[in-house]
Amino acid sequence: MPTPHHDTCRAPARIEGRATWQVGRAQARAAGLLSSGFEAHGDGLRGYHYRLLAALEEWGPASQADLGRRTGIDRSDVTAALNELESRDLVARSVDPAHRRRNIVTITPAGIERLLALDEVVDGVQEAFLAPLTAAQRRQFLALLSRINDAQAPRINDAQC
Amino acid sequence: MPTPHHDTCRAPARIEGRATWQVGRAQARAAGLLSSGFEAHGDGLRGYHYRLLAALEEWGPASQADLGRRTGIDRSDVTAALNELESRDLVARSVDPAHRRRNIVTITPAGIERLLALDEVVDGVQEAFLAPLTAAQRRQFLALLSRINDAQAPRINDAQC
DNA sequence: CTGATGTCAGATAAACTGAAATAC
DNA sequence: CGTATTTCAGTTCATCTGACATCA
Repeated sequence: MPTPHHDTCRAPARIEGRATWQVGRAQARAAGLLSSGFEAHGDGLRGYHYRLLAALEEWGPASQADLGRRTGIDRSDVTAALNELESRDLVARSVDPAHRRRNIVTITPAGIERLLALDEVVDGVQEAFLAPLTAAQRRQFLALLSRINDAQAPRINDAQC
Repeated sequence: MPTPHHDTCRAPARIEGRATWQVGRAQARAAGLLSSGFEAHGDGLRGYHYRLLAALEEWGPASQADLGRRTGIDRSDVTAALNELESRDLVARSVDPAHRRRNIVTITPAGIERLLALDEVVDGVQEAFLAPLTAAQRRQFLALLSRINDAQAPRINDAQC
C-alpha cells in the first residue's frame, strides 16, 4: 500500500487512481535541484556551461557545430555560452586551418579543473535526489537510469560518423 | 563493461571516468519529452495547466494559494494559468463566502475529461522514456521512482494543516 | 497592525527561430 | 551555385520577484 506515513492531515483523496506521472514529478524535482545546485555552487556557470565542458572533456576538441550536436544545445546558444567560458579562460577557440570558417574549441587546464568542481555539484544533486533510497536501491536505480540514458543517447547521428 | 555496441565511430574517450550525471541527463531528456508531448497533443495546454488540473482532481476544490503550495507553482503564475483554464471552462472560480478575498477553484466535468486526455499524453511520455527497459525493469524503476517522489513530496508543509 | 490572498508588471534563464556573413 | 559554420537579434516558455490593494 503506497501511503507509508500519512499524518493527521487532510488525506490526499484518490491519488492512487492516477498513478501515472512519476517520471514527470521526478523530472521537475531533478530540474529544481540541478538549477539551485548550479546557482548555489556553480560560481556563475549553469547547465549549458557544464554540458559543454563535459562534452569537451569527454570527446576532445570539437567545432562549435559538433558541440551543439553532441550536447543538444542550439548553435546560437553554444556561441553565447562559449563566449562566457572563453572569457573565464575555461575553453580556448582557434581557427581550423582546414576550414577557416570553423572554430576548434579546446578545454583548458583551468576548464578541466572547473569541470571537476562542477562534477561535485552534480554529484551532490544526485545524492540529494536519491536520498530516500538505500545504497542497494541507489545502485539499482542508477543502473536502470544509465540503461535508459545509453539507449537514447544518439544525439549525434546527424548523417556522417 | 558499460560500452555495449560502440560502432566504428570516433570512440567517446574517457566517458566512464566521469560516471556521475545520470540524473541530470535523464532529467533533461524527460523535460524534452514532456514539453514536446504537451506541445504535440496538449491542445494549447502545458505543464502548468496539467499540474493544476491534476491537483484539483486529486485533492478537490482549493483556493489559489493552496493550489500554488500543492503544485509548487508561484501564486502569480497560478492566477495566469487559471485564467486560461477558466476561459476554456475547465475550471470554475467562486468567491469563498468565509473569506471574500479568497477564490474557491473547482474542476469542471470538461476539466476532468481534458485531464484524462492529458494523462494519456503523460503516459505516452513515460512509455517513451522507459522504452529501453523490459517490463520487469520498468516496474522496478517506477517503484523506486515513487519511493523517491513520495519521500520528497512534502510541498504543502507550510505551517497549518 | 499583521498576515494571507489574488493580481499585475517585470526580470531571468533555457530553448528555439530566422537571418545574415563567411568559407568551402 | 549549394551547403556548413559562426554569429546576432529576437521570441517563447517556465519560473521567480516585487509591489499593491483587499480582507480577516
